[in-house]
This record gives sequence, structure tokens and C-alpha cells, in this order.
Amino acid sequence: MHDWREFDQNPVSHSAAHHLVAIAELLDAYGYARVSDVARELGITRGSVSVTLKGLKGRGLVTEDERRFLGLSEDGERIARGVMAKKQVLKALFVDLLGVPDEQADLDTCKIEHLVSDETASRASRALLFLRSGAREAEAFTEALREFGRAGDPAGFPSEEVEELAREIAREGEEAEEER
Amino acid sequence: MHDWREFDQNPVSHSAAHHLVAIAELLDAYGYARVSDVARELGITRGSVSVTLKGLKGRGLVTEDERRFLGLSEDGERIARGVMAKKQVLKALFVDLLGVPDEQADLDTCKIEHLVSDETASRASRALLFLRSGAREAEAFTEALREFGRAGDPAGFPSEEVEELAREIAREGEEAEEER
DNA sequence: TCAAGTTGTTTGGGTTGCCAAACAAAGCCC
DNA sequence: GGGCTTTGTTTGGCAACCCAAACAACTTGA
Repeated sequence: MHDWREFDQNPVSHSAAHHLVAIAELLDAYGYARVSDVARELGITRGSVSVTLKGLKGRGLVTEDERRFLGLSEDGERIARGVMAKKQVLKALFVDLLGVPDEQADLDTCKIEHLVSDETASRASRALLFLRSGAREAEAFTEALREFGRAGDPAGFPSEEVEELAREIAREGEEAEEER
Repeated sequence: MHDWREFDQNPVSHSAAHHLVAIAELLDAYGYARVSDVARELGITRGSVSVTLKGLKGRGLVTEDERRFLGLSEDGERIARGVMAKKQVLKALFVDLLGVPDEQADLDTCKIEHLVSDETASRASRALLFLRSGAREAEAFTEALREFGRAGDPAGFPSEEVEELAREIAREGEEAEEER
């Protein structure tokens, strides 16, 4: 079993990731970003942003010019774009493939965007590209899945059916474990 | 835009969720769970577990008998089972549908298991059940997706192709925004 | 130009969650 | 029975984050 605390062993924390993304989005939208703008975007105080960005500047992810306008270093830009891309890809996959309502998909992906590995994000991207390629198999699959979903039980999570599924998966996992 | 800090607005924190799951797994595996067992399972000190569980007992999620054996209340059990089911469903989906390597899927789902909404988990379950139903469309889809994946660019994440995809999704999102 | 608002920083406080270390209380072995 | 280990708790520290409040250094508008 892995150390479950790999959680906070990421290159950037959840908080830091959001600071970087906020700067990138502000730069995209308005062409500039200041401490106050970031604070407004994130819904926290200027003081908190000021302190956090001090750390990110120290780590070479965020830059600041003489007029206090913020920018992203190459590394910072890369991290921000990566997190943003992960969020968009995952959200689109949740909505288009799984049929999750837009609003809910947004909430979920916002929480997990910075935690998903590049590997998984990359695979998700492939699936999404395939889904959008208009391939016959993709169309047929989503169509059939919708139909399957409508026929399924409307109970909450986890329903009895899902509990059973989970137990089944767990059993399979144990068997695979034993084979080693 | 949502408050990104919905993150920590969950019924239980990441840490608490893992404590509950650890107790459930220990009970499943050995029939009992004590503070030390939980600590070993989570890879943290007994002191930390002792303090955390004091809180969870206070919130009525964890019980303790006169011989210091831990248990889960109905609520605690429900939360633990929910988190475990989410992890298994998501991991299986990542592996079976997206083609993520088992090990990596484990790491990823471990980080996000307690953050995914019931709604999304439920949809993911439907997709997984469909995938395992042996339906023709499901077989054809995974087959074609594998083929599509092999043909794709082997670059890291985010590749130029994925960046382009992300920009495209972002544009669609903005258009949907404007229509309101 | 000068009062009023905006901006960024600093400081003290609070929360969560971890550790290390020190203990007391059982449990176990000979 | 007397050591030795295991167990659970408590305590003091530390690191991330957040806030509120107080400041100084700007802009800016009439």
C-alpha cells in the first residue's frame, strides 16, 4: 500500500496551484494581474495572497515587475497551464462521457485538477480526443451508455448495486495481489 | 466561478476519511482495530491517531469499547464504505476505460477518492457497469480507443495537441457562458 | 492640491494535522 | 514477581493556510 500522504507531496500545493492558475487567467483575460486581483479571484484576503506569492516568487514561479504587476516564470506558466488543461480535460470527460451535469463536473474537477498525474491526464486526453473524433465506436458507446444509465437504479451513492460492484473489484484486486 | 476552497468543506477531511477507511479495512481483514493498528496502516504516529480519533469519536463516527477496540458508527461506516467504493470505481474506470497503468491509477485515485461527489461517482459506476456488461458497444469502444491511443503522440502532458484541445474546450465554455 | 480610496505588506491569531518525547497502564515472558 | 514490550495519551513544536487589522505608499478625482 502506498503512503496515502503522497497527497501533499506534489510540486505545488492545492493553494499554490490555484494562485498560479489565477494569475494565468487574469493575464489571459485582462493582460495584467496584481495581488489584489488574485485575492479577488480566489476570494481570500490580500494579506494571504501577498504571503503566498512571496513564497512562489522565492521558488521562481512568479515574477513581479517594478510596477507590482505579476507574471509567471516559464516553470510557473507550465504548471498553471498543466493544471488548467487537466481541469478542462477531466471536466469535459466527466460531462461528455459519464454524463455528469456541467455544474457538478466543475465542482469536482476543481477539487482534483492539481492531484491527477500527467499519465492519467494524458490518457484522459486521448479518450476525449477519440470521443470528439466522431468515430463510429465513440458515438455508439455514448449512445448505449446513456440508454444503460436510464435503465439503471436511481438510488443514491453508493447503491447496493455499486456496493456489490466495489466488493467484486476488491476481490479481483486481492487475487491479483496473491498471484505475485 | 465557485469558491475553490469547497475543497475543505467536505463532511470529513482527507485525513479523517483515511482514518475511517483504515478502521474499516482493519475490521474487514483482522476483525479488530486499535489505535496502533490504524497508525501502522496510515504510516503516522500513535499520538497523531489518538488525537484525530478523539475528534471522530466526538463527532460520533468512531466508537471504542472498554477494551480499547475501535469500531465505526453507522455514519462512520457509511462514509468509509462510500470513500472505498469511490476509490475502487474510479480506479477501475481509469484502468479499464482509460488504460492507465494499475499502479498509477492507484496513486491517483488515492488522492481524489474522498473529493469526488456522489453524483460523479454514481455516473462513473454506471459507466463501469456498462463496460463490464459485455455490451457490444463497450467492447468496440475500448478496442477502438486502444487503437487510437497507440496512434497518438507519445509526448508528455500537456502535449501541444492537448493544449489545443484545452483551448478549444475553454472557448466552448466561454460561448456557453455568454449565451446566458 | 489634497482628501479619499486603493494597494501591498506586516503582524498577531486561529485551525488542521503531523512529529517527537515523555508517561502511565497493561500485557507477557521467564 | 520483576523486567520488557506494547499500547494509548498528553505535551510542546512546527508547517501550511487562512483572517482581521493596522500601516505606509501609491493613485485619483473634484
